[in-house]
Amino acid sequence: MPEQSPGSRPTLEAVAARAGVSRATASRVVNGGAGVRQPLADKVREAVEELGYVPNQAARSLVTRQSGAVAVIIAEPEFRIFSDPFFEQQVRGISRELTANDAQLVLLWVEGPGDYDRIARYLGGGHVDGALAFSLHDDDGLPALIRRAKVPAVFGGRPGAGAAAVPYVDCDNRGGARTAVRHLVGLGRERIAHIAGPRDQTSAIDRADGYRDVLFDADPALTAQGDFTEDSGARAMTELLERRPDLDAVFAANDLMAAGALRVLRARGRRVPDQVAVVGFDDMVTVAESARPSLTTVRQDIEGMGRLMVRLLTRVLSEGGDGRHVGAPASVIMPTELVRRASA
Amino acid sequence: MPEQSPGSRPTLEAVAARAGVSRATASRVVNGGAGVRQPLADKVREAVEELGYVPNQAARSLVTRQSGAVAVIIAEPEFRIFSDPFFEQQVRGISRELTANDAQLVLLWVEGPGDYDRIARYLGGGHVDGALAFSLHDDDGLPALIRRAKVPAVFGGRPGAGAAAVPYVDCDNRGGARTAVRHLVGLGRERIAHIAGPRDQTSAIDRADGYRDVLFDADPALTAQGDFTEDSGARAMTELLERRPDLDAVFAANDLMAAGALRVLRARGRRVPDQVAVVGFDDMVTVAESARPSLTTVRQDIEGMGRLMVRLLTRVLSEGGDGRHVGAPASVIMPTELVRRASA
DNA sequence: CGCCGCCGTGAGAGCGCTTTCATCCACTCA
DNA sequence: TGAGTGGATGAAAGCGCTCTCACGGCGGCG
Repeated sequence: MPEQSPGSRPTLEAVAARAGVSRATASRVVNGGAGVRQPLADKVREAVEELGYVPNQAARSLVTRQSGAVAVIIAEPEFRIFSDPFFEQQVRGISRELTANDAQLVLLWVEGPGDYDRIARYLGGGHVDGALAFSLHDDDGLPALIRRAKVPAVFGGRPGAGAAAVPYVDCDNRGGARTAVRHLVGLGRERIAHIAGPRDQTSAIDRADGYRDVLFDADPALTAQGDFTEDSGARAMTELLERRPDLDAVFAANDLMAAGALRVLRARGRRVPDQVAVVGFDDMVTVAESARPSLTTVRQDIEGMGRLMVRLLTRVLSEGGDGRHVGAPASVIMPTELVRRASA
Repeated sequence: MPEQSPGSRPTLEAVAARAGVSRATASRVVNGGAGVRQPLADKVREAVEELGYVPNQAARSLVTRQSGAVAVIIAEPEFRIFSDPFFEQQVRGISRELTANDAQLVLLWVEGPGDYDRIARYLGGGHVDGALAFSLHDDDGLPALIRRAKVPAVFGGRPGAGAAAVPYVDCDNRGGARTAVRHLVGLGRERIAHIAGPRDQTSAIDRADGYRDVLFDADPALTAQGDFTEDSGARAMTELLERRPDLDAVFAANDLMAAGALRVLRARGRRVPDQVAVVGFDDMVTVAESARPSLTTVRQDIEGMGRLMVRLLTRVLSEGGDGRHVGAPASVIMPTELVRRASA
């Protein structure tokens, strides 16, 4: 069935020969066909079809100096980053958009600072055209690493203040938090508590800022610290009830902590939302919908953020050439949306 | 700081010139240095160091016809495959082993049968040296797809019976199940129930087979069907208690279902393990350790399975040349281990 | 002492592609 | 009618690397 000896795929040369044109023309057609007359172009396309020609990416990369691949860098200070449903959606968005652009996704798993060298070398080696990275912690060395490697990159989530200025895509954590708190205010709540996320994650910081934007004079005792886990949410809730038994609403920095809070409120016999209204953040469907009562929360388009990361990177790539033009890279903040369910 | 004009990385030519040798010799050193005399080799290595030389993979691929990359194919019939902690560990193992082999991980996300064409073309295009895939369902088209693309591949998990014969890595589901059940027998239990997983997943089938290996004459009423979710485990447990209120042990096909069963047993006032002993499968730490009582279960080395997939693929690649030699590919079954905790 | 063989090295071909540059043709305009 | 124009095409030069092959020098053996 193969026209060639087994193992050897047809080359552009073969296509050109079959179509009766030069390699140059065949190449032009394969790459869009600009400047080739219709009948010739058709002949070439036909030959491509018949031979089942697929361009050799290596040869192409060699001359264009573009790999057609993008690295997705996963730093994993914590254990369970990868299996975060969040992350999954984001990577899916990235994957889809990359596919739409005929680019490949190379997964780079950073196993800690000791691994930075390897990653830097790889990135610097021109194996990928750009990188997409996720920065979760303030002290993450990733932004610096990527800057050093001089690879065009886009971050998912706003890197910490200490980090180098890099373009990123994030959702409007602060604005979303404001919406959530305003919603509670609109419900007539007057003693609105906040369960904050880890102090070293920008998303948590921004959400807390949003809370304070609306309730700038809130009693500090109305804020408790959590770490984005359900248990920490429960602990924080317990603490809050002790400090301010009169609270009538809680805005938790994520759904998991909101679920923990809900558990404690139920155990203490506080009716939700009658006595205490609860709002979460993220709209993690599995958590928010199965919570009792179902959770009012702030939704973000996570897959969309992934796609946007790719688009932004694509733009940086086409603009800056090979990373030489380091103009002010525009970051993108995506809007959020309040999803009303039963808890508030 | 760069010795070249910005953007142009040093070539092997430059290294050779600096070391005062020919390109051929430089190449030999870079690729292991066999057949080059010590002093010369040292000079070359020095030049590499000084210039910060990194081989151009595209050029190398062009001549060696090897990409140095391996595709990891994720078919996602269900929604949440990727965020399965299981999967995460396996991919981590793969990533680590690939890194150790200086190979890259290209992530291919299959968006359903409509996407098969694209994947087949990609795989057939010689962009990767081999593929690692995960087959979860009996009717999965992936094995056939990969066979058609003629790419050396290794599967994670035994593909269904309908699938083409492909090498795979799996844990000893059947043997692990036997161990679990024998453990219950050893505890003196006489009416041991089984909560089975989905009928179309080979792992679930094998575990059920293991149960029957030991208890070949068990009452069919002692087996209930679940789907690997916690809720299904709870439902199955309820059913079992209705059918055989006298049961004194349960072997669930995974930890999640065991947790569901535990919940129901507690609600019904059955003491675990006194009245009913429970054993799970997988040793998903977050589930098994936080269950009340903590879960006795069967552990598998998931990361190890990932690494093994890579090793197996590497072997296939080095043996079979470019997939021409399609000898009987040996699959690997990894041992399991019973982890005793409180529930049995 | 001379020949053979082997090891270490360098010259150079060529992997498959893109892209410049020259060429050629069909027109248009003076 | 002939020079000028511009677009379509082909020839060929590499991109950076590996690897074959030829070559030269050296040691061992007859």
